[in-house]
Amino acid sequence: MAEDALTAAALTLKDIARQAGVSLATVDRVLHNRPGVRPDTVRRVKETIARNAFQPHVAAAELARGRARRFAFVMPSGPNPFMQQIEAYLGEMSAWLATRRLNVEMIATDVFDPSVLAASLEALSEDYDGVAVVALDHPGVRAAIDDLVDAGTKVVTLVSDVPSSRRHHYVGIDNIAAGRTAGALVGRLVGQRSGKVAIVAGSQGLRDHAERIFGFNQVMASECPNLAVLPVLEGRDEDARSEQLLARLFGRHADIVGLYNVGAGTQGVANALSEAGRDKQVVFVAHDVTALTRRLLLQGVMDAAISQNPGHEARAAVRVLLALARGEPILREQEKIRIDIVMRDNLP
Amino acid sequence: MAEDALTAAALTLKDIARQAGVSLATVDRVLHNRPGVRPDTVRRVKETIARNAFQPHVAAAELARGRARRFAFVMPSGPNPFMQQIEAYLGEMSAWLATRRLNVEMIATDVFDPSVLAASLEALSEDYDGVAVVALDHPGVRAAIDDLVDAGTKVVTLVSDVPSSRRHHYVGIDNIAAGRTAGALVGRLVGQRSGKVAIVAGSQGLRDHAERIFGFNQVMASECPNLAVLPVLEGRDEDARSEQLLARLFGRHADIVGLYNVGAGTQGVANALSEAGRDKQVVFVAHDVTALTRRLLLQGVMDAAISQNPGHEARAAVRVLLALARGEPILREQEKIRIDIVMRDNLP
DNA sequence: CTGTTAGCGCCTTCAT
DNA sequence: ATGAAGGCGCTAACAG
Repeated sequence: MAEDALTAAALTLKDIARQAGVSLATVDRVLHNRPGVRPDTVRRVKETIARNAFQPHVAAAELARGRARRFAFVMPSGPNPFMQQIEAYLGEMSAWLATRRLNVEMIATDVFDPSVLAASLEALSEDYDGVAVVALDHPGVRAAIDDLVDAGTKVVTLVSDVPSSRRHHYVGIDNIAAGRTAGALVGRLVGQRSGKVAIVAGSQGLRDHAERIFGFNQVMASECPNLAVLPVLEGRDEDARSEQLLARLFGRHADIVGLYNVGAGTQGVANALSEAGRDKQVVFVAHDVTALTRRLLLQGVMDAAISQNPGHEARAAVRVLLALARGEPILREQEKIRIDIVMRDNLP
Repeated sequence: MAEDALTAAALTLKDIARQAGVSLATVDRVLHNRPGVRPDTVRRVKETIARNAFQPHVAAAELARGRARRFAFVMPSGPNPFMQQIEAYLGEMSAWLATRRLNVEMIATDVFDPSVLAASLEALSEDYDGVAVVALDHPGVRAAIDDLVDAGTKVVTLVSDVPSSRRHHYVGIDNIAAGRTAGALVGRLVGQRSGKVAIVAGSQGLRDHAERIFGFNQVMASECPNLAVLPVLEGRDEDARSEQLLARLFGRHADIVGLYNVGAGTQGVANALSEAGRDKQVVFVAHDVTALTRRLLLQGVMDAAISQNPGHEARAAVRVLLALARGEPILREQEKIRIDIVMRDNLP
């Protein structure tokens, strides 16, 4: 029955101050890399901090600050169910946020119009300690993000990244791997049969959609010689349009055995499938677990959903912003968003 | 550009006290259901608290307590890689724990011997604010857990539950659903082919193994008429024994198309599969993502792993114990452990 | 450059 | 049954 404490005793700032032969305030300055301390004093203090593996008490720090922290979430204004889920989960955190004196505000904007999005971001600069943004990857947006960062605001991209910006963190999945996963599932579930595979996307101009398609095609090319991928249909994430395009495709190809819906518009895709009377023979994989995809999985119309946990994304974004604001380390493993494969029996 | 604050202004205990016409101390007593307050005073104070949706500041509370909290993790003493992963993730949290003045201690014990486990638990009673335990479902263990609960200690079962006890929370997966998921995967990946399916378990006496087998068989019976399930092999979670048993089975049945390893001993199972020269034809599903299963997935020997995220389980256990100790609500959605399907392309 | 001091909001004795 | 008062460990003015 071995015992093993994972944490050490609890020193305080005052202990460090005494040990280093300086005042409380000086230790505080060093701890936060504030100016106005002689270099060798800095060194001496840092040394005592390190030697004692001193960890300031977050609760005390938080209390002493007084001022509450403000975070903004900049989200798409449209009726996107996935985004609504994220907002709902943020809402569920309200008690948690309140007891920590954290303020989270939602700012709806047209994230698909780069200039509008950039303007929304620029407008935030002074008012927030941190910003989470579902971002379009565009030079104007990148510049706006970098301006925020320069102003000292912590910035996290959410769901959709702008890798070329200087954002502090990205909370979302690797979309190429997600596409690969979708491809592997379609390939494995189709099995020995040969035939054609259809892809419906919102637009190939969207970074995440393009990446998913790329990953999907990688797997098709390298591992599914029995499958021929048809040209991508662009349904603009709209049900009606996706349904039309797909219905026409079904009319032209009798041997479609696999179907991958990259973005939204899943209802339309499912309609086309049912109306063609092929919902049982075609392997159908789409993204995200919503009320709709849950139903389709249970009905056996959809075979698998590739999903990113919206609750996790909401909470991870808040926690990362908070850690950044406090200067705490980020638990990367905890905040990483996984690619979930959801089938009927492991529906969350 | 609509704005919508998710949190309200920040009142303090003092504000409530003034509004209710009592002193700070009385509000504090009511807030924590402490005795020594007249019933109608209680009512009046509770009302003011509710009316203002007052939320005490956790940081202030934590600071004022002074005393650090102590949690114990009672884990199996053997060299189980999955448990070692949980311990490793707890280790990674040490900085996070330290800044919150939380103490987590590991206590290794023989969790498979009910009397030893019960004794270990009883020994903890006075010393800890919370206990997380990988528990065997046995009357003696149940009693020990209930004793802890009666003593005011918060108790969380981890990975393996004791549903009949009064533990405050279970952090782990639904093993029946996990078995169903495994079954569905084997069924879907085998496809049209017909043949036999082998199951290797540690022991059918272990609750989690029995539940997984039950779920697996459910799916086989109802949805895979083309597959015949062979009697369960009991490998005691040991590589050598599992390999032997399985090798013999392969000798007797030439038409095995599916294989489900319910517990540990995956190395042995994989060996038997390779040596029989069937690793490419047999659909092989096992549990957990370890160095080994990762390799087997990449090699194409394993087709899917059913997994529970050990890092998430470690952190969820700590967070739940902390929330219980503080009397905060638990974010059920956050702490729920999902059944992950991991294939080559979504390896974490 | 460095030190002193007054809180932050809550919990906890100790009085009343 | 209730109230008053002194911290908890850190931050942020303000002095020196």
